[in-house]
Amino acid sequence: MNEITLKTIADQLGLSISTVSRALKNHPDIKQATKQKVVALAQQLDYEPNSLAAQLLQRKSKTIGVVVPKILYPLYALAITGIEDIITQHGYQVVICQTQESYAKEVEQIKRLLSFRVSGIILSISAYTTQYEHLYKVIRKNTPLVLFNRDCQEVECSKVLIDNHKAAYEAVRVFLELNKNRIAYIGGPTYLQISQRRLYGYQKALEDANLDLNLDYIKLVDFEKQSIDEAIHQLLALPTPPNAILTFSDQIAQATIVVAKQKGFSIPHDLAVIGFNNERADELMTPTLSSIDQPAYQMGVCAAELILKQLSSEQPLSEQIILKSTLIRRQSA
Amino acid sequence: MNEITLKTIADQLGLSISTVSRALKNHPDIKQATKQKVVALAQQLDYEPNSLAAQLLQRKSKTIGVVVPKILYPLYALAITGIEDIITQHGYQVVICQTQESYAKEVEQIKRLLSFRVSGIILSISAYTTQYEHLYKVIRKNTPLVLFNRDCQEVECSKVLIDNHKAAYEAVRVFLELNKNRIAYIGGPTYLQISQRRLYGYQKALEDANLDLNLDYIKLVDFEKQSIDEAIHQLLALPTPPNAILTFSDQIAQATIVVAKQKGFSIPHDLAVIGFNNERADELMTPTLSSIDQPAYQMGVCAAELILKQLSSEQPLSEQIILKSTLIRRQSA
DNA sequence: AATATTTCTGCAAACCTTTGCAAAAGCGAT
DNA sequence: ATCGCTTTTGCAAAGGTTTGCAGAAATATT
Repeated sequence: MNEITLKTIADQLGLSISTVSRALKNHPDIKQATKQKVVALAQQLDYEPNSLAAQLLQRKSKTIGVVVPKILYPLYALAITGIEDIITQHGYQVVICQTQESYAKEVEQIKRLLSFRVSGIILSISAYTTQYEHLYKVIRKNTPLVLFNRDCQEVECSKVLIDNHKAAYEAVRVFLELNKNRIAYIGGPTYLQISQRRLYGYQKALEDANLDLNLDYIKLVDFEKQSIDEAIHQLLALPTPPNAILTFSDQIAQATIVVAKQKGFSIPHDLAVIGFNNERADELMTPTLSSIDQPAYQMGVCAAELILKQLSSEQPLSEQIILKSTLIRRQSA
Repeated sequence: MNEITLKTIADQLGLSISTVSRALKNHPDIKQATKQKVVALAQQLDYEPNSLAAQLLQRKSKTIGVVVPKILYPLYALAITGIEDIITQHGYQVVICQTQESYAKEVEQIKRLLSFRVSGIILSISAYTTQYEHLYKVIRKNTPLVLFNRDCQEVECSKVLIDNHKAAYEAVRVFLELNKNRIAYIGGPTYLQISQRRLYGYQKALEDANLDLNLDYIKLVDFEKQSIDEAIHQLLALPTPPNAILTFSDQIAQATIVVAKQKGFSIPHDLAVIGFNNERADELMTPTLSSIDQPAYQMGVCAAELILKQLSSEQPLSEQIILKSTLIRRQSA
């Protein structure tokens, strides 16, 4: 079976390709009768326009590439929905890519999007991305770029972020109000700048409360289960274990609660816990988990709006939107 | 800034376009010295091949479209990862699309993939899809199609499914072993065939145990929170409420447990619960939730393999793979 | 030095669509 | 019939790449 093209239709009706093209696009120049004939035959033949050809000709694809670490993380799944809702309203399409937190895959996906000549790229960098040449390239090619959720100061472009410093600061404040004085932090990889930012917020809050920084109370983990468990065990096995823990993610916070309960800690009495992300499971656990809610959908919406703004502007913009997170207090703190 | 093309490089080096093309592809016909010059300049200019043009010419895109209801559902996020792992190993790319359970969006996404001339489509239909013309069109166009997770008997193509009938049957058997005799089922929309299949499994198990079918104990819901809560309340408010509930998803099961606990039911003593999907939250709840684990990643792997098989075969195949689910027993049953 | 052989490069067509411009067709008025 | 006008259609170029084949250049053979 051969590909059905405009030519197939044109030949069969004794028309020219251009007439058929215009007829299908409902161009006013074409006679009604002709249009009807063309449309009818197109339908009968299952004609589907070849957008590769169209996009090649128009040198733009009306497509926005979205690159995230893992769609399995609800934050990204929600953000993508926000992006899609806005983007499609404006006649663009979305291509979703995941990097599985791999730098190599990130480079590859970006390359692929560029070679598809997408109109713009919305990206949340992988945890292991420490070189940015692939992003500089995007910018050099004048392809609009918006970073979201995970910051990267080395790259100048529009960004949508959460007030991570403040969020961590406030979480520590909550612990202090509960008279917790041995506050620990389990953070993500150091080269992840939002992890740093939360760490600073944590440190600042301690400092402002005139508490000494205890380095034993700071653990940095990657996102593997093993590394998380190790950190939790180390903390809880300290001669003077913490009586409050702020964690980089709910996943870590949940694991912390499970382990702490096993070890006989009473929560929040012996140990208070606050996580990040406000996942659905937080409400279901016993005790329920306090967590910092990040406006994931809204982040997607903003990122999409920034990309659209940039698409309709001539010079490159680099606007920054900082969204507010909300500490949801539940039983664990 | 103009687009950098092969011509840009060719002109600058005094070569022809074809030589440059071959040089970049490391074609053996091209002299080493030439290759080096070309590659160097390409790099310097940030040349990125235009895959629209390449794919147009070769009439195939080496791309597989994947369409799922929502990537927010962990089952789909995991399945997609399985698909990607296999597909990319074979030099193909994946385009992810979600339909948000909307029939209209499903039609649109399929159309978009066809117009992109993807090599194949892997699909899990939306809960509200009851017409299949868009899928017949895919088949008519000889585009390989694989359905997964959600069946659709009206469409003949390769499929990867779970043994839903058996899974539900076995869950009811567990209830029976616990001497539960008032077993309810909260299912998904009727037009979702896997929901039907689970219902039949449930009914068959009751029948085989010589228990009468009580229609009050069967509720069908859509996936909205409101409809789920309504069903749960109705069941628990019955004069003789059930003492065991099988639900279509863990989300429903979790909500059931929360409500039941509020109403003073002791679980599993007064009410046993089994859900579907084995989500991460199941282990964190109190009581922990028994659930039927579906091999999501494996489903993706199989779907990918079926698509690849079909891509390398001439005639259309319609192979069916039924994967085994596993009932994970926890406290709730 | 001329021929045969190998190595390397270029021409041109093809993929399918869109669109400016020219040309044809239709038609009413003279 | 002829002109002028409007309506409708077709021509051809452009977009960037790949690839079979022919041709040029370089090298080897006589």
